[in-house]
Amino acid sequence: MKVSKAQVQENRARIVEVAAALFRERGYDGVGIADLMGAAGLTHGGFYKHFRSKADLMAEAAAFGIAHTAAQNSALPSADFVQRYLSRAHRDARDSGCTIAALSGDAARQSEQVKATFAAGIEASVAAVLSSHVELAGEGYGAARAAMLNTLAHAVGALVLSRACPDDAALADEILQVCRQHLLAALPAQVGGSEDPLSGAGKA
Amino acid sequence: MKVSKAQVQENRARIVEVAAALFRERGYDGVGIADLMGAAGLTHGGFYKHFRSKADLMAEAAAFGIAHTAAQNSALPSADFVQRYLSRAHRDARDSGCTIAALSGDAARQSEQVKATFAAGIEASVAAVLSSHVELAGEGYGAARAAMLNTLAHAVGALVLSRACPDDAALADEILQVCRQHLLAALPAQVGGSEDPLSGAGKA
DNA sequence: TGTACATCAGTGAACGCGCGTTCACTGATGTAC
DNA sequence: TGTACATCAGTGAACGCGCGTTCACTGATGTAC
Repeated sequence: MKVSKAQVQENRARIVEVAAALFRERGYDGVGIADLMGAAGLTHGGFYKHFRSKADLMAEAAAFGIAHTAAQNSALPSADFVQRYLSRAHRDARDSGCTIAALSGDAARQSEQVKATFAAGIEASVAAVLSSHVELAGEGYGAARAAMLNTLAHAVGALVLSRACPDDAALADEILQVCRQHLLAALPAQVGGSEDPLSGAGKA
Repeated sequence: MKVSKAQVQENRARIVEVAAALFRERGYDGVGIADLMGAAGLTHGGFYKHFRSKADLMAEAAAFGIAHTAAQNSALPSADFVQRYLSRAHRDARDSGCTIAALSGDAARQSEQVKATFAAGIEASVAAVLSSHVELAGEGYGAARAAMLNTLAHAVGALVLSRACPDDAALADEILQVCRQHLLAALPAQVGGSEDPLSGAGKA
């Protein structure tokens, strides 16, 4: 049966949204077309009315997930961000958590298009922060950008390592804890972009 | 045809070795039994004379790869380690590089057995360093251990992010560079563990 | 506004393929005498 | 040391299954008059 234009648009959006969550949870190869469409309340046959291939959807779902993620990461340099990003809740909620942390491993083996999306997501996370700090012009920019990339790498690494541990391992929590502490302690200096704790940086 | 005991042992070892490399390069789902056995110079049928399932081999190959990796990571706190770990060469040689960085994303979706192997690999990387620093007893231990975990998370995160970027992206190199610089600068303080007044995390 | 018809998202059966796994068979190794 | 035989790693065909993808069909939507 035909379906209204609004319904079509809504269905397509739901597929992408569901895919973004499922891919994060189970990885690209862990999700089948039938799984996906079923989770979106449809049957598998209609998939190709919306997308040319599963790989195409992966690219789109990655972009969707990263757009959400990058928005969350805009608060990157704040204590709030560190607390939330390196929390047990975030680690255990792969499907709704940071796309970069959940799928970077997979992305390395995906198309250049997907990789480009990830790179753009990293840039977006960094740029969103820097652009809100008008004082970080000229020389300060390079140092602040470097600090952002370091914080992101550190946080992503902590999450990835913690997730690779058994569910009941104390090590999984320990990794989150020590990295949380380290990043929180380093925060003021990093936002300023040098070892000197400059002025208490404004709100992100 | 039957084969000598020595040959059997050698063949089995070669399968594990080849699997450790192929899994790192293409991921668990990216490598088939036929691929694997072919790369080891055998045919696929004989696989089950050595292993009960592909998942079993994954666990063994992960242990093999991590044993090698952890040995390399024993030099973790040195400048040499940082230079090598965060080099383009290491990033581009997934099949022979750090198993933890290459497969942590996959490990998060594998069996508890595989995850336990990864956790043990992380512990081994940290413990190898700490045990060689006799002065790090008592209070110093907790801080040094936390510093080790931080360095490992930071380095792994940098490698993972760099690999998720397109091949020709300047960002991929930039991530390695800024993290290399950050870790090298922080090195002396981290080995001593005296900079950050971290409360020692509970031992697992 | 009402009627006739073309459109096309959605359905579910079917296709081809490659995967992990099984199996009957082979023949050199290793052992018993 | 030589001979007869059991063992079992390795081979390659075959199996069952699930995957991504295709296709003929459906029927409500949207449009033309």
